[in-house]
Amino acid sequence: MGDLFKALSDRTRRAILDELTDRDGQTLFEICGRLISRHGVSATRQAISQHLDVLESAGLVRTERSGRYKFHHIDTSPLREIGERWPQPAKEPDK
Amino acid sequence: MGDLFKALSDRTRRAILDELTDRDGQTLFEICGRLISRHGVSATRQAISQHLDVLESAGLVRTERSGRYKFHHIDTSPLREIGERWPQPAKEPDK
DNA sequence: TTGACAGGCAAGTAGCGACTTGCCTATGGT
DNA sequence: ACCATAGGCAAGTCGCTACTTGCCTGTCAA
Repeated sequence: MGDLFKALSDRTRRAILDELTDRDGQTLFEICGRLISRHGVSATRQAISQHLDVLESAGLVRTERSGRYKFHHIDTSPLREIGERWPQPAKEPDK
Repeated sequence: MGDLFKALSDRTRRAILDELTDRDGQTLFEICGRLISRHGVSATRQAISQHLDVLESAGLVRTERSGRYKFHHIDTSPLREIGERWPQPAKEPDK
């Protein structure tokens, strides 16, 4: 089981999460293409694949295999831990 | 201006935030002592000082100088960005 | 069956980041 | 004035991590 915060500490991995937020359930090759064309991220397939492994072991991405395709789904629930660990002081209504 | 996620990616820095959550407004030396005795973190003063710089440049810590003391205050407001960037699907009541 | 496509594995490289080491500045007490 | 205390600066070391490179496995269509 990997480290949630380590997973979030990389620009490219955050771009992957952005991309999956925009369109969930993409394959590795789709993610590669859209990262380049829409996020200005240049990276090889292998690099992205490794990033996806990190995200998956942090619980931020779940995968689902179907034939020769592997679909990637974002799971934001681990992020809840962050807000719980360092609580926000209740936002004061402007007076 | 530093990187919020990079700042959170280190165990020791997260322990510092925990410590400031527990008792806000500590000096560098106080933080050093309490990290060792209460969080099992062994680190030199210089290491902690550098961590505090990272946290400050990420906006997670504000400092206030008074004489030869420098007090450190936690500021959790940058964390809000995280929840906004990757929104939680509204928690479904179990059906 | 053959080839194209989707993905996986593993070793090597290079740069960044955490930490150390040694010395310096500044404030306050006596 | 002197010294102890609180903190700062900067160069150097070392390990981790992102990325590359090269090759391999598995699926599907013709």
